[in-house]
Amino acid sequence: MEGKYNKGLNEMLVNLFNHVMAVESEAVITDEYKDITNNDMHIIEAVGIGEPKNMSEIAKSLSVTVGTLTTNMNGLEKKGYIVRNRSNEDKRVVYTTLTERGKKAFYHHRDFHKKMIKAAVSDLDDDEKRMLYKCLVKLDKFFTPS
Amino acid sequence: MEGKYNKGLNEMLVNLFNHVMAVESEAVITDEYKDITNNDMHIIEAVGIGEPKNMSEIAKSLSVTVGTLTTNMNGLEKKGYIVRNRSNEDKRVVYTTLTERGKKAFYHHRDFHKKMIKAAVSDLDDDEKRMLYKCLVKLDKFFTPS
DNA sequence: TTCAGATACTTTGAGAGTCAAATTATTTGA
DNA sequence: TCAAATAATTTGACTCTCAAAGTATCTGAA
Repeated sequence: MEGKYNKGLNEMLVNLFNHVMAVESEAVITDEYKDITNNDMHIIEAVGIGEPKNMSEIAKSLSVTVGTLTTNMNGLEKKGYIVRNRSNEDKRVVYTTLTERGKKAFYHHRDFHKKMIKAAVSDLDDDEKRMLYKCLVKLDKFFTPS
Repeated sequence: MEGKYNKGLNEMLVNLFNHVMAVESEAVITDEYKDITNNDMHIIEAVGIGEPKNMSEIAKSLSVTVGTLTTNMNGLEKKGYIVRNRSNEDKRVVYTTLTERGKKAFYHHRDFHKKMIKAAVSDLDDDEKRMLYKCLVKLDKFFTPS
């Protein structure tokens, strides 16, 4: 029955999209982190805790211009969540890393996400989880800009 | 193996979320509708084509304050996408409905969504579609404010 | 080697979206 | 009846965004 789930999926996605941001803003920005916005938190997430990334890479992963990211970073730097370092090999390049405060916020955010996903998939068995994962890989391929 | 897929799922969902937003912004605002923003389009979607809704109801469904919605509606009214009518039963209440132009935009947006979903799930088999649907129902329950 | 063009980032200016708080109009209920 | 509650609007301030202009640095062809 092709199309049987399309309408349901459509509605479901619209609902999800309308609610996710609101829930996340509320849950992630607690008293401890009320000097930063939900947007700031997503930037912190994009900076991450692995290898330092430069401005262009981070901007691309967030789908914003580098100019926009610069102004965002100015705020986060002033508030002590990130530090900037110019590359030695190429002095045009700026690497951004999280401060201790930034890392704490990163983990706080990641924990929320983990709990959220855990709750969402809590009554799926392993086979179902595997299938969902496969599904999402396919969907992601469809939506990822080439 | 509890947790095995949580990290992958988490990343996948975050990626999906970001990419879908980006795809949608680009695709929905065509030449014909370049006088309105993606945000405007979501408001038009929330106004809908069914029974007229008042400002409070629409604001709630969009998770914004009524004040914010008022300013959004001012713009959409000026551009001819919606009309406002005060209720006869309670003159404090304002009902908003789409004009013909607004309805055209509504259908344009809905068609895009349908095509997007159809394409996205096109290489999922029926089991996978069922599973995805089931998971989205759970996610939706998790996110929908009670 | 040199310097014009490319590249990486920052700054600036303007517009859109948001909220909280103050305001207006209307309704409700003690 | 009228004080309090309710629905919507207006206002002022802030954040996020982009495009375009500016700064510093690097690259490669002459």
